Amino acid sequence: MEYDAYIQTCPTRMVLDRLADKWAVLVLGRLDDKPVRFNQLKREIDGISQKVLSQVLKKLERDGLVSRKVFATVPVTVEYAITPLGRTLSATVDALRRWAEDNIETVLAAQQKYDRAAE
Amino acid sequence: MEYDAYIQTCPTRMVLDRLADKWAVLVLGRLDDKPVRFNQLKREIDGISQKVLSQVLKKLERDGLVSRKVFATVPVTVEYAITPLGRTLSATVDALRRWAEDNIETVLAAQQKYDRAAE
DNA sequence: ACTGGCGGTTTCCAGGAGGAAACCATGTCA
DNA sequence: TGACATGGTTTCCTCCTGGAAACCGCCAGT
Repeated sequence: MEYDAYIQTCPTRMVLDRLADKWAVLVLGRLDDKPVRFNQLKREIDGISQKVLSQVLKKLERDGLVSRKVFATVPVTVEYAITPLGRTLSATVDALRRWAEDNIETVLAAQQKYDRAAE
Repeated sequence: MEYDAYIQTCPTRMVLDRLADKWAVLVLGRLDDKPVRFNQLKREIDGISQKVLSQVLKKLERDGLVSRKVFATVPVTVEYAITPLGRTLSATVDALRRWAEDNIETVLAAQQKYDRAAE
């Protein structure tokens, strides 16, 4: 019953490693609004490769954060949706993305100051 | 003024990539309570190597999230502390770690179910 | 007949991440 | 004199990540 991400062997560490991932944050952020199809996700998440997207989705599905639904249309439609468990997380990962967007200018300024001081 | 982490070239993407990192989350979580010295951090964050810890700290310092203070003791003491900017972020990254600790059992159960279904 | 979209998997390959361990200066204690 | 601690840097080496591109079946439109 003692879970602590600061202990190397704790399974929490593995989960944290999966969530603390740029792509996972972006995927969960997109799915939070509504279910999205594979290629739609690929188009919306600029710069992600097909392989990485399918890997991330598979891992998120395995962790129970995302569900996969196949429609027998033609061509086959596959829709990814956030699960109730994933929804308990989405606010947090979204806050991370929003922090980055809100504070990017401050961070860039800090970087420039740091780089100037190093010269 | 249009920052969007979903665009590949947006600087937000780089910041997100830095924050969405297992080690950064753990370091910021430790510094949130109080300033900590280098070797103390190394001891508390089980499994991190000296090299990686110093790299993470340097990047966080460059981004203005962590400050470094050197004391002329013997041997030299170096204390890392969270900055006001870092403090605006710490609640979020801490929430991520806490989510992992709180939901690990649900995630592990989902993984087992997924793996059984795949056989 | 051929192109294109969907939703992938697989292969190849280059580059980076990260662990281990050596090395550094300094000083202190035994 | 030699081991130990502090706070690193640097080198070496290996494993993994992740991008590019080919390939897959299926069908619709031109």
